Amino acid sequence: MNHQAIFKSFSQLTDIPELEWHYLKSKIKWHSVRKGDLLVQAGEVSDRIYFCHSGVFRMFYLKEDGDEFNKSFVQEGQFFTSYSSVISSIPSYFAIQALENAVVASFTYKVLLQLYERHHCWEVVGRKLIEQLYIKKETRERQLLLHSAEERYHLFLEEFPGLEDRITQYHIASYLGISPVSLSRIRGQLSCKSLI
Amino acid sequence: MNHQAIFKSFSQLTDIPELEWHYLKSKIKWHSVRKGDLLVQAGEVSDRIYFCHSGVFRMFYLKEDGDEFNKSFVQEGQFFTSYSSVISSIPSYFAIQALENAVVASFTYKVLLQLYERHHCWEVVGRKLIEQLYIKKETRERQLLLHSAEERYHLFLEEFPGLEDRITQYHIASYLGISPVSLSRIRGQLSCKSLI
DNA sequence: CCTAGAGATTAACCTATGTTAATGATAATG
DNA sequence: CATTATCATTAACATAGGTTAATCTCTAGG
Repeated sequence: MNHQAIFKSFSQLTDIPELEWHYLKSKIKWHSVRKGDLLVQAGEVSDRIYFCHSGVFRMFYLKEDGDEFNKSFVQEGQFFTSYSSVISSIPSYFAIQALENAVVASFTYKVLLQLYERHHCWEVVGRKLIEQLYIKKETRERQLLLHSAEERYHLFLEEFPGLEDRITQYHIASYLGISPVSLSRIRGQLSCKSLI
Repeated sequence: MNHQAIFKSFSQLTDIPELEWHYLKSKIKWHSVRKGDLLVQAGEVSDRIYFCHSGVFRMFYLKEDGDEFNKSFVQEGQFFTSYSSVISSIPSYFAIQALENAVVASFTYKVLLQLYERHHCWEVVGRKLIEQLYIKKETRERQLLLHSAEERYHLFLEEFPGLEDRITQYHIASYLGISPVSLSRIRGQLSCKSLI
């Protein structure tokens, strides 16, 4: 399997010595995932960090009454994981599901902790990755608090370009925190406006 | 000034050698802040990490139309900062304001970066602090997506015990993402229910 | 003790979004 | 080609929460 995309993502954060990269490479597992498969189930402790090589994933909460809320999407070239489950060994609050057939790479948190002890560069990688996750979360919180459903739809289009054609409106609406019907109304209004 | 509370908070995360702690202590500044004062202004780049010794702070977004949204509160014994502003040197999206007269300690991000280079323990501290912030953000996002205004009010009472008597309903409502009038309605319904 | 001001409550009305259900469009399958 | 399944749209109605404004309560100052 081709490790180059992962190496590129890591080495954008800090310099990784050849020897260190070689070690990590030996610990990476590759998985093929089919559309609909769950990589992480809600309520289950997860211990792996994933890298999306191809495909689209969603991370979603499931309410007791069956309602789902998409918290985020993952596209090619991104790391993803149920971070709080992994670092605290607690059951994941959310599930991760493939919305297309996909290929992912992964390594365990145990390996990451070993890396931290092996070489300083991995501490930098770990810190910067979590910093990026934090900034994403903060952005998301700001969007939910400050913006209307219609504004959030535009922000979604900017943040996940092209994704609106790969996933259904059900999933977009669930990300925006509104019903698919409501999203359809918003889209309807938009296309009217653009006719004027 | 008394550094003990800060030391305790740090050393819960990992062992800090005496020499390292001594160095950090020399870099810490103390500030007295009066009720209403802004520690960080929206649109301004911030470079300090704060520790709340006494008092209550709010972190809030300001919309163009003057609407405010409280994103979080800080009470005694907590670290706080405009993290994305500090690490990326970008203008802070939100402001930090004292809701009571307060005393805080602070050090700069530059000092934190020096610490990272000095000793491995600080990388652990930095990573664990940001991990905690991340988990808080994730919790908040889950609350905003999954719960009704009434449920979020109960979650607020659990998460910030005692705070409901220190701040006005305006600030609580702004945290919940509803109007003060709506919060009053929720509280009204609750006290009716408890009479039955 | 009286008054002014801040905050909380309550009521009346309005709007955005949810829910349900019917209808349309499109693509996959026998 | 006809059929079915899936997704999107639209309409009708219900409800949560927003807005405004009047009223109430409490506290601090004069």
